[in-house]
Amino acid sequence: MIDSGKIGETGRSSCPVSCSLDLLGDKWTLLVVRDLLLGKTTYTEFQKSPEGIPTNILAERLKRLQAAGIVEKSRYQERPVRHAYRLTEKGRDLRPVLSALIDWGNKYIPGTVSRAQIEAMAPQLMEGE
Amino acid sequence: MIDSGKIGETGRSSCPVSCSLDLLGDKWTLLVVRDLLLGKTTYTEFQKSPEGIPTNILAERLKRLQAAGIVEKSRYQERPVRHAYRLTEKGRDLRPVLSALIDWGNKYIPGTVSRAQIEAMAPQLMEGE
DNA sequence: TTAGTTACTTGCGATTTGCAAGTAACTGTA
DNA sequence: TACAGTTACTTGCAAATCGCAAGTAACTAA
Repeated sequence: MIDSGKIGETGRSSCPVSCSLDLLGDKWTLLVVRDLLLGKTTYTEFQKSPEGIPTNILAERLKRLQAAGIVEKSRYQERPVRHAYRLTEKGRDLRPVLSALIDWGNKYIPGTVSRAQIEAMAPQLMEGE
Repeated sequence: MIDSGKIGETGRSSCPVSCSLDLLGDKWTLLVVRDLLLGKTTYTEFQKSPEGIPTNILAERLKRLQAAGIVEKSRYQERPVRHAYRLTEKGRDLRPVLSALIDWGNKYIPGTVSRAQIEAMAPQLMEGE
Protein backbone atom coordinates (compact mmCIF):
# COMPACT_ATOMS: atom_id res chain seq x y z
CA MET A 1 0.00 0.00 0.00
CA ILE A 2 1.88 3.02 -1.26
CA ASP A 3 -0.80 5.58 -0.67
CA SER A 4 -3.67 5.13 1.75
CA GLY A 5 -5.04 8.49 0.66
CA LYS A 6 -4.53 9.80 4.17
CA ILE A 7 -2.20 12.50 5.34
CA GLY A 8 -0.43 12.10 8.66
CA GLU A 9 -2.48 10.94 11.65
CA THR A 10 -5.15 13.58 11.20
CA GLY A 11 -6.88 14.52 7.98
CA ARG A 12 -9.38 12.33 6.25
CA SER A 13 -7.47 12.33 2.95
CA SER A 14 -4.76 14.24 1.11
CA CYS A 15 -7.35 16.43 -0.63
CA PRO A 16 -6.79 20.11 0.16
CA VAL A 17 -10.56 20.68 0.35
CA SER A 18 -11.03 17.87 2.83
CA CYS A 19 -8.05 18.96 4.94
CA SER A 20 -9.23 22.56 4.99
CA LEU A 21 -12.72 21.47 6.01
CA ASP A 22 -11.29 19.36 8.84
CA LEU A 23 -10.33 22.68 10.41
CA LEU A 24 -12.89 25.13 9.00
CA GLY A 25 -15.86 22.94 8.16
CA ASP A 26 -18.49 23.85 10.69
CA LYS A 27 -21.10 26.55 11.24
CA TRP A 28 -19.03 28.84 13.47
CA THR A 29 -15.31 28.83 12.66
CA LEU A 30 -15.50 30.90 9.47
CA LEU A 31 -17.87 33.34 11.17
CA VAL A 32 -15.16 34.06 13.74
CA VAL A 33 -12.69 34.55 10.89
CA ARG A 34 -15.22 36.89 9.26
CA ASP A 35 -15.43 38.97 12.44
CA LEU A 36 -11.64 39.13 12.63
CA LEU A 37 -11.49 40.30 9.01
CA LEU A 38 -14.09 42.93 9.88
CA GLY A 39 -11.67 44.26 12.48
CA LYS A 40 -13.16 42.79 15.64
CA THR A 41 -10.57 41.69 18.18
CA THR A 42 -12.12 40.93 21.56
CA TYR A 43 -14.10 38.04 22.96
CA THR A 44 -17.04 40.31 23.73
CA GLU A 45 -17.12 41.74 20.23
CA PHE A 46 -17.34 38.24 18.75
CA GLN A 47 -20.18 37.44 21.13
CA LYS A 48 -22.09 40.53 20.06
CA SER A 49 -22.32 39.43 16.41
CA PRO A 50 -25.93 38.93 15.31
CA GLU A 51 -25.57 35.15 14.99
CA GLY A 52 -25.08 34.83 18.75
CA ILE A 53 -22.31 32.29 19.10
CA PRO A 54 -22.50 30.36 22.39
CA THR A 55 -19.63 31.33 24.69
CA ASN A 56 -18.25 27.82 25.12
CA ILE A 57 -18.16 27.32 21.33
CA LEU A 58 -16.42 30.67 20.88
CA ALA A 59 -13.75 29.82 23.46
CA GLU A 60 -13.14 26.42 21.90
CA ARG A 61 -12.94 27.82 18.36
CA LEU A 62 -10.51 30.55 19.34
CA LYS A 63 -8.26 27.90 20.92
CA ARG A 64 -8.40 25.74 17.81
CA LEU A 65 -7.68 28.68 15.52
CA GLN A 66 -4.75 29.66 17.71
CA ALA A 67 -3.42 26.09 17.73
CA ALA A 68 -3.71 26.07 13.93
CA GLY A 69 -1.75 29.33 13.62
CA ILE A 70 -4.67 31.21 12.09
CA VAL A 71 -5.18 33.51 15.05
CA GLU A 72 -2.78 35.01 17.57
CA LYS A 73 -3.65 36.32 20.98
CA SER A 74 -1.85 39.34 22.36
CA ARG A 75 -2.05 41.35 25.55
CA TYR A 76 -3.00 44.87 24.57
CA GLN A 77 -3.39 46.23 28.06
CA GLU A 78 -2.19 45.50 31.61
CA ARG A 79 -4.45 46.27 34.64
CA PRO A 80 -6.79 44.99 33.84
CA VAL A 81 -5.29 42.41 31.54
CA ARG A 82 -7.04 42.53 28.19
CA HIS A 83 -6.37 40.41 25.16
CA ALA A 84 -6.78 41.02 21.46
CA TYR A 85 -7.21 38.31 18.88
CA ARG A 86 -5.80 38.98 15.44
CA LEU A 87 -5.45 37.01 12.24
CA THR A 88 -2.02 35.82 11.21
CA GLU A 89 -1.07 35.85 7.53
CA LYS A 90 -2.40 32.29 7.35
CA GLY A 91 -5.70 33.61 8.65
CA ARG A 92 -5.81 36.63 6.37
CA ASP A 93 -5.21 34.28 3.46
CA LEU A 94 -8.69 32.87 4.11
CA ARG A 95 -10.07 36.10 2.64
CA PRO A 96 -10.67 34.54 -0.80
CA VAL A 97 -12.76 31.79 0.82
CA LEU A 98 -14.93 34.33 2.62
CA SER A 99 -15.06 36.46 -0.50
CA ALA A 100 -16.36 33.53 -2.56
CA LEU A 101 -18.98 32.77 0.09
CA ILE A 102 -20.13 36.41 0.04
CA ASP A 103 -20.51 36.39 -3.74
CA TRP A 104 -22.41 33.12 -3.72
CA GLY A 105 -24.64 34.22 -0.88
CA ASN A 106 -25.39 37.54 -2.56
CA LYS A 107 -26.27 35.80 -5.81
CA TYR A 108 -28.46 33.02 -4.41
CA ILE A 109 -29.79 34.00 -1.01
CA PRO A 110 -32.18 36.94 -1.25
CA GLY A 111 -31.98 39.51 1.49
CA THR A 112 -28.31 39.07 2.30
CA VAL A 113 -26.22 42.16 2.85
CA SER A 114 -24.32 43.00 -0.34
CA ARG A 115 -20.56 42.89 -0.70
CA ALA A 116 -20.65 46.62 -1.47
CA GLN A 117 -22.35 47.32 1.87
CA ILE A 118 -19.91 45.10 3.71
CA GLU A 119 -16.94 46.81 2.12
CA ALA A 120 -18.39 50.19 2.92
CA MET A 121 -18.48 49.40 6.63
CA ALA A 122 -15.18 47.50 6.66
CA PRO A 123 -12.84 48.52 3.84
CA GLN A 124 -10.06 46.28 5.16
CA LEU A 125 -12.13 43.15 4.55
CA MET A 126 -11.22 42.69 0.93
CA GLU A 127 -8.13 44.83 0.73
CA GLY A 128 -5.32 43.46 -1.36
CA GLU A 129 -7.43 41.36 -3.68
CA MET B 1 -37.93 46.89 15.39
CA ILE B 2 -36.96 47.63 11.83
CA ASP B 3 -34.22 45.07 11.45
CA SER B 4 -33.73 42.12 13.77
CA GLY B 5 -30.67 41.13 11.78
CA LYS B 6 -32.36 37.89 10.82
CA ILE B 7 -33.54 36.80 7.43
CA GLY B 8 -36.82 34.94 7.10
CA GLU B 9 -37.54 32.10 9.51
CA THR B 10 -34.26 30.35 8.85
CA GLY B 11 -30.85 31.97 8.71
CA ARG B 12 -29.00 33.24 11.73
CA SER B 13 -28.51 36.72 10.28
CA SER B 14 -28.59 38.61 7.00
CA CYS B 15 -24.85 38.08 6.46
CA PRO B 16 -24.17 36.21 3.22
CA VAL B 17 -21.36 34.27 4.89
CA SER B 18 -23.58 33.15 7.74
CA CYS B 19 -26.45 32.24 5.39
CA SER B 20 -24.13 30.28 3.11
CA LEU B 21 -22.67 28.42 6.08
CA ASP B 22 -26.18 27.55 7.33
CA LEU B 23 -26.36 25.35 4.24
CA LEU B 24 -22.73 24.46 3.51
CA GLY B 25 -21.04 24.78 6.89
CA ASP B 26 -20.21 21.25 7.90
CA LYS B 27 -17.54 18.66 7.22
CA TRP B 28 -19.32 16.78 4.43
CA THR B 29 -21.51 18.99 2.26
CA LEU B 30 -18.73 20.70 0.32
CA LEU B 31 -16.98 17.35 -0.15
CA VAL B 32 -20.05 16.09 -1.99
CA VAL B 33 -20.01 19.26 -4.10
CA ARG B 34 -16.31 18.62 -4.78
CA ASP B 35 -17.09 15.10 -5.99
CA LEU B 36 -19.83 16.45 -8.25
CA LEU B 37 -17.42 19.03 -9.68
CA LEU B 38 -14.96 16.19 -10.28
CA GLY B 39 -17.59 14.54 -12.44
CA LYS B 40 -18.92 11.91 -10.05
CA THR B 41 -22.65 11.34 -10.34
CA THR B 42 -23.77 8.23 -8.46
CA TYR B 43 -24.35 7.42 -4.83
CA THR B 44 -21.75 4.67 -4.93
CA GLU B 45 -19.11 6.94 -6.45
CA PHE B 46 -19.57 9.44 -3.63
CA GLN B 47 -19.23 6.63 -1.11
CA LYS B 48 -15.96 5.48 -2.67
CA SER B 49 -14.20 8.82 -2.05
CA PRO B 50 -11.23 8.41 0.29
CA GLU B 51 -12.87 10.33 3.15
CA GLY B 52 -15.47 7.56 3.54
CA ILE B 53 -18.71 9.45 4.09
CA PRO B 54 -21.24 7.44 6.14
CA THR B 55 -24.17 6.36 3.96
CA ASN B 56 -26.86 7.98 6.09
CA ILE B 57 -25.01 11.30 6.04
CA LEU B 58 -24.59 11.06 2.27
CA ALA B 59 -28.31 10.39 1.73
CA GLU B 60 -29.28 13.27 3.99
CA ARG B 61 -26.85 15.71 2.37
CA LEU B 62 -27.99 14.83 -1.14
CA LYS B 63 -31.58 15.52 -0.08
CA ARG B 64 -30.64 18.87 1.43
CA LEU B 65 -28.62 19.87 -1.62
CA GLN B 66 -31.56 18.92 -3.84
CA ALA B 67 -33.99 20.86 -1.66
CA ALA B 68 -31.66 23.86 -1.90
CA GLY B 69 -31.52 23.63 -5.70
CA ILE B 70 -27.79 22.94 -5.76
CA VAL B 71 -28.14 19.38 -7.03
CA GLU B 72 -30.64 17.71 -9.34
CA LYS B 73 -31.39 14.03 -9.54
CA SER B 74 -32.20 12.44 -12.86
CA ARG B 75 -33.03 8.94 -14.02
CA TYR B 76 -30.35 7.93 -16.48
CA GLN B 77 -31.48 4.35 -16.94
CA GLU B 78 -34.61 2.18 -16.59
CA ARG B 79 -34.33 -1.53 -15.60
CA PRO B 80 -32.74 -1.30 -13.30
CA VAL B 81 -33.62 2.23 -12.33
CA ARG B 82 -30.45 4.25 -11.90
CA HIS B 83 -30.10 7.86 -10.88
CA ALA B 84 -27.49 10.48 -11.56
CA TYR B 85 -26.86 13.50 -9.39
CA ARG B 86 -25.63 16.64 -11.12
CA LEU B 87 -24.92 20.19 -10.06
CA THR B 88 -27.28 22.95 -11.13
CA GLU B 89 -25.86 26.33 -12.09
CA LYS B 90 -26.29 27.33 -8.45
CA GLY B 91 -24.11 24.38 -7.52
CA ARG B 92 -21.49 24.98 -10.19
CA ASP B 93 -21.26 28.55 -8.92
CA LEU B 94 -19.73 27.14 -5.73
CA ARG B 95 -16.56 26.50 -7.76
CA PRO B 96 -14.85 29.67 -6.50
CA VAL B 97 -15.41 28.56 -2.92
CA LEU B 98 -13.82 25.17 -3.57
CA SER B 99 -11.09 26.85 -5.58
CA ALA B 100 -10.22 29.14 -2.68
CA LEU B 101 -10.15 26.18 -0.29
CA ILE B 102 -7.80 24.30 -2.62
CA ASP B 103 -5.41 27.25 -2.80
CA TRP B 104 -5.42 27.75 0.94
CA GLY B 105 -4.97 24.05 1.61
CA ASN B 106 -2.11 23.80 -0.86
CA LYS B 107 -0.36 26.78 0.71
CA TYR B 108 -0.77 25.84 4.37
CA ILE B 109 -1.34 22.11 4.68
CA PRO B 110 1.74 20.15 3.60
CA GLY B 111 1.12 16.95 1.69
CA THR B 112 -2.13 18.01 0.05
CA VAL B 113 -2.65 17.20 -3.61
CA SER B 114 -1.86 20.28 -5.70
CA ARG B 115 -4.38 22.17 -7.77
CA ALA B 116 -2.34 21.28 -10.86
CA GLN B 117 -2.70 17.57 -10.11
CA ILE B 118 -6.42 17.97 -9.45
CA GLU B 119 -6.92 19.84 -12.72
CA ALA B 120 -4.92 17.23 -14.60
CA MET B 121 -7.27 14.46 -13.48
CA ALA B 122 -10.44 16.56 -13.78
CA PRO B 123 -10.12 19.45 -16.24
CA GLN B 124 -13.79 20.39 -15.80
CA LEU B 125 -13.26 21.27 -12.14
CA MET B 126 -12.06 24.80 -12.68
CA GLU B 127 -13.22 25.43 -16.22
CA GLY B 128 -14.59 28.84 -16.90
CA GLU B 129 -12.60 30.68 -14.28
C1' DT C 1 -31.77 -20.41 -7.32
C1' DT C 2 -28.32 -17.88 -5.33
C1' DA C 3 -24.82 -14.47 -5.08
C1' DG C 4 -23.94 -9.63 -6.21
C1' DT C 5 -24.82 -4.64 -6.99
C1' DT C 6 -27.10 -0.14 -6.16
C1' DA C 7 -29.28 2.98 -3.28
C1' DC C 8 -30.72 3.70 0.34
C1' DT C 9 -33.02 3.31 5.72
C1' DT C 10 -32.84 2.10 10.57
C1' DG C 11 -30.85 1.47 15.26
C1' DC C 12 -28.06 3.00 18.59
C1' DG C 13 -24.00 4.45 21.34
C1' DA C 14 -20.79 8.33 21.26
C1' DT C 15 -19.73 12.93 20.38
C1' DT C 16 -20.95 17.75 19.81
C1' DT C 17 -24.04 21.56 20.43
C1' DG C 18 -26.46 25.22 22.70
C1' DC C 19 -28.49 27.38 26.63
C1' DA C 20 -27.92 28.80 31.29
C1' DA C 21 -25.40 29.61 35.13
C1' DG C 22 -21.18 30.12 37.59
C1' DT C 23 -16.39 31.94 38.31
C1' DA C 24 -12.21 34.96 38.52
C1' DA C 25 -10.07 39.19 37.96
C1' DC C 26 -10.36 43.61 37.84
C1' DT C 27 -12.62 48.77 37.65
C1' DG C 28 -15.20 52.67 38.73
C1' DT C 29 -18.58 54.89 41.90
C1' DA C 30 -20.34 56.07 46.69
C1' DT D 1 -14.62 49.72 51.96
C1' DA D 2 -18.49 48.02 49.82
C1' DC D 3 -20.85 46.83 45.78
C1' DA D 4 -22.51 46.83 41.13
C1' DG D 5 -20.49 46.25 36.51
C1' DT D 6 -17.42 44.47 32.80
C1' DT D 7 -14.45 41.03 30.52
C1' DA D 8 -13.24 36.55 29.54
C1' DC D 9 -14.00 32.67 30.17
C1' DT D 10 -15.55 27.49 32.40
C1' DT D 11 -18.95 24.09 33.84
C1' DG D 12 -23.30 21.31 33.72
C1' DC D 13 -26.53 19.13 31.24
C1' DA D 14 -30.36 18.08 27.96
C1' DA D 15 -30.96 17.77 23.12
C1' DA D 16 -29.35 17.24 18.59
C1' DT D 17 -26.17 15.28 15.41
C1' DC D 18 -22.71 11.93 14.01
C1' DG D 19 -20.78 7.63 12.62
C1' DC D 20 -20.60 2.75 12.50
C1' DA D 21 -23.03 -1.44 11.53
C1' DA D 22 -26.67 -3.87 9.89
C1' DG D 23 -30.87 -4.31 7.35
C1' DT D 24 -33.92 -3.64 3.21
C1' DA D 25 -35.76 -3.31 -1.63
C1' DA D 26 -35.17 -3.70 -6.33
C1' DC D 27 -32.96 -5.53 -9.69
C1' DT D 28 -29.11 -8.40 -12.63
C1' DA D 29 -26.20 -11.96 -13.98
C1' DA D 30 -24.50 -16.91 -13.42
